[in-house]
Amino acid sequence: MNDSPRRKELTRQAARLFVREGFDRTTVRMLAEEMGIKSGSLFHHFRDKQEILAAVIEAGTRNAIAIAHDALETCDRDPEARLHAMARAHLETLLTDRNAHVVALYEWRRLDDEARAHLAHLRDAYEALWEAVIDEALAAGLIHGDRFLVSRFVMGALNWTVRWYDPAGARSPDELAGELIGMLMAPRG
Amino acid sequence: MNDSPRRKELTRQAARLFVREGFDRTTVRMLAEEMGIKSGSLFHHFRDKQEILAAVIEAGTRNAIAIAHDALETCDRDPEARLHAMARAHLETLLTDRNAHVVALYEWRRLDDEARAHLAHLRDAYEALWEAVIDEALAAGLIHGDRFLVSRFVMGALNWTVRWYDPAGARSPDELAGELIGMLMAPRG
DNA sequence: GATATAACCAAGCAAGCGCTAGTGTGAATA
DNA sequence: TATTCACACTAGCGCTTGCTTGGTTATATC
Repeated sequence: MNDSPRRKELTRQAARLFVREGFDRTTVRMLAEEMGIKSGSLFHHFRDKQEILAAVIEAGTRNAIAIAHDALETCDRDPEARLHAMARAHLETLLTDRNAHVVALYEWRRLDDEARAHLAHLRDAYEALWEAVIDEALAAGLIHGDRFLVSRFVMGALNWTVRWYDPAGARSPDELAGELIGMLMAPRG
Repeated sequence: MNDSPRRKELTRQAARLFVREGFDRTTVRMLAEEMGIKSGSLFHHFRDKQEILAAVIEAGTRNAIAIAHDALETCDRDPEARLHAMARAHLETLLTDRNAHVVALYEWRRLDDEARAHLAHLRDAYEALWEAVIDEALAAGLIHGDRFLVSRFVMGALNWTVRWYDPAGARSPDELAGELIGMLMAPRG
């Protein structure tokens, strides 16, 4: 529809509600109240309720890609540093944009076909970053196993962090990233 | 409410619908039609819609615990065999009871407080099996890393398999289990 | 053959749903 | 000054929701 700052803020607030209540249980009246407007006014900013969901997921995925991209550009070239940078970046998006990621994981199926196809491309672009870095680590002998399986395994472990990782807890994203990839690597020395 | 065979069968069918449509989008009329009865009759078997969800998740978790228990009792005593047995058992419940597990993962938040507390105990019992086996493997030096993190990492990777693992595909649960734990272990030889 | 019980049905209520139509308003643009 | 535009409002339509009610039927038990 458009890209106004107002819409961005509304999207952020919608994400919070979608996490708290789930997409289907979140009514347009609840969304409107959270946003401080009446339910009818919502449809000035979004075509329908589905479009709000798509906007939430799109914002989250773009954020993840941007952070991962930055991390890869500023880190060392060796495979371990690149793995570490990707893992840390992933945990950092959970910190800065947790709601959107939870929504993406749990409410993906509620997207209509068109939005799903569009967003699948974005998500694939993010996973491609991971797969490239995993390929390098495999080639360097840093980790071992089947390419496809390592990638699923790592994505699973990382996505699962939304269930238990507390950014305010004992471990920083940087520390946690180190421990996670250390687990996969052959013992040093 | 009760434990009749009829109710068990209805629970199984409800699980399929919950996976296909999601809990909130599945209406009592859809459930009834799938079961070959009228919507009013549903409430003879279940107090309300929430209770159907709880029944689905409870059945799935009990199945997972039973299979894991059997696997541990019939396998060798060494830590690698026990890790392998647990991973294979997990993938086998995905094969025999996939719908219930998908529902447990995606619709957990839709449970009311009472059911959630009850089922959390069951789920903890399952995870405790895993944690014991992981502890043994750590103590034996088979894998390395922080106890808490290894356990979350492994649970994440395994639960994520519902998104991509195709039991009819190229890899049997046994093979896949081997590859997954091989990834975590220090290279042999 | 009377009684109990589990399983089902038809009909519908009260509440809530996504969304639309039509209108008002203050600020920017011509 | 006249027009446009973004943004918000009120009111409510048409439909679906989970669940209840009051009653019927098949099967088993005494």
